[in-house]
Amino acid sequence: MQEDLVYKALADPTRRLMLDELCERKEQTLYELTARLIMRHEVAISRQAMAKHIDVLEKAGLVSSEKRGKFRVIVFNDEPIRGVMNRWLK
Amino acid sequence: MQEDLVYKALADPTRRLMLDELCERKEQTLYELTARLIMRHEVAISRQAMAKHIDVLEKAGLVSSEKRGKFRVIVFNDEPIRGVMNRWLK
DNA sequence: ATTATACGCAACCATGAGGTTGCATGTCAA
DNA sequence: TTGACATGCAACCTCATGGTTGCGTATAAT
Repeated sequence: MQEDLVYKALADPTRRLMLDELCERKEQTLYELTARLIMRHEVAISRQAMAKHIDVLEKAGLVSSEKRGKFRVIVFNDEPIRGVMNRWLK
Repeated sequence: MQEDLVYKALADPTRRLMLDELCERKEQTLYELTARLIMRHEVAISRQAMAKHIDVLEKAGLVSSEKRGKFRVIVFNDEPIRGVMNRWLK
């Protein structure tokens, strides 16, 4: 796991909202997730921007994605967060 | 506490090293801290750049600083990290 | 008193990150 | 098969960030 990628992925507020949504509903389509962010969190964002965020999250290991037919299904993974957050706590 | 500032502060590798050092030795001068990063972590960085990082950490509440004579003493504070890291863990 | 030290401040620079636009591709439904 | 739909890809733009340089200031040491 690349620690740096995890911290950088968490640095963006939109990506944190995406993780919130995925944490609540483990599997979601890129399209679903985009719709939910716009509707429930009043975020103004395009699908393409969302796709980029997914890429960042995926490279950090915070998310895995799989192609099912014409959909890209995204799954949340909290493991990297567990590994990273106790660094300065005793 | 501004959550966003905490995540953003943790996104930089140099700042994370600074926290490592401060975690190990609670009180340090800007000068000491700079020297330690250069010596022990082989980081090439100027004092001014370090001062900027301290500002970022301080605004995030991860560090507090105090002027003692001609020194600026920096103190680590892990409280914001505790408050922020359990967001996606159940 | 004078010099060295530790630091603050401000301007400047280069790079990367988040975002948009436009178009191509693959899949599903009618 | 044809059209709608969900997504991929690439170029481009803007702005924040990390960094440097140069200079000024207050404290400490000789």
